[in-house]
Amino acid sequence: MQRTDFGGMACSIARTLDVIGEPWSPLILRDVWAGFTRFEQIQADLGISRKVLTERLNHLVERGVLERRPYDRRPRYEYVLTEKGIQLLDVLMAMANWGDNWLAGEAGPPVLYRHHACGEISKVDLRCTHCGESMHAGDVELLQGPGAAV
Amino acid sequence: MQRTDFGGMACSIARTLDVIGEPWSPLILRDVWAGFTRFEQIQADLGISRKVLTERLNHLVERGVLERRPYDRRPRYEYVLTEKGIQLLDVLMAMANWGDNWLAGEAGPPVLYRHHACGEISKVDLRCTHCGESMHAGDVELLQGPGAAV
DNA sequence: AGTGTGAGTTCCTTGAAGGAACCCCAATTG
DNA sequence: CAATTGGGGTTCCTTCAAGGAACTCACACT
Repeated sequence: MQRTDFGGMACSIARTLDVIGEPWSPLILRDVWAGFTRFEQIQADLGISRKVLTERLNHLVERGVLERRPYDRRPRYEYVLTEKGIQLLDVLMAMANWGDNWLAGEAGPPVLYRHHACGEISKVDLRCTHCGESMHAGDVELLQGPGAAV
Repeated sequence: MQRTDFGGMACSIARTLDVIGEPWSPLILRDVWAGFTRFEQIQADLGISRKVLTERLNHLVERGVLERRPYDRRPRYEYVLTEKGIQLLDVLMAMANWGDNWLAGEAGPPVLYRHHACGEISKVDLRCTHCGESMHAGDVELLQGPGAAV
């Protein structure tokens, strides 16, 4: 329900949750990524209430993650990812990766990812942009940044 | 509120949301990561309702992401990350990274990350585990996996 | 004029989040 | 040994969000 406002916290995780932390939001982005870009398509694919879908789409557009644009002379609209939204898909890929590793069970992962660059079916790993080595939660020290609360 | 059950969907993102998709859950994991491992500490740090914190902690323990263990002869408990939970922090790092890039504003990021391996303050990037090159949402083709719905 | 369709709105019901007060247990203190 | 303290929760009530079905609107096609 999240009545508490996460957007005002001095924490990038909380602020990100303010954008995609509500129920359904990540799945809506997944759908747009997968090519379900219209209201009816997303509603049918997810089985989400139309009221909630309207709210979520408006919120994602307000936050600059999606863009609403007409595709017909009739009042018809589709939702497309902005650059900000495309980069947000990294979070979804990390989620998908973890779900594949820990929740897929006997049946195996529901979706596979073929990397265009090498042509292989592969997974993602977090790497340091500086040295290129693996960089996970245990490999870093947290320091106060310039935008830290006083 | 999420009365819809995401856990049963043939989608690793939805299944991951079934574990950490409820309000507060990612922030609770962040706190445990940052060293706030006891009920009172987390409650005070987040300002979350005690009732909801109890529910969330129980849920995370049930899903094997946290472990509840005594640290005193009195009935005192702390919550620690399991291996499954540690790997889930990748998702939080991706969120923090995106928030730093798009939501930090003038003040700059609230937290910086120093990579132990190279000693530099750095960011994370998604790379292909196979070839090591950058691998984002636009760099992959989605294929049906063995666990796909029929 | 009548029909169809995409894209929403309205309205009612159910149930989750907020929040304050209360409870339990074991160790310490007087 | 009674009283106190403090961590770790429950209980209960209020408020507001999610589910879901029905309804509306704007434009194009027949």
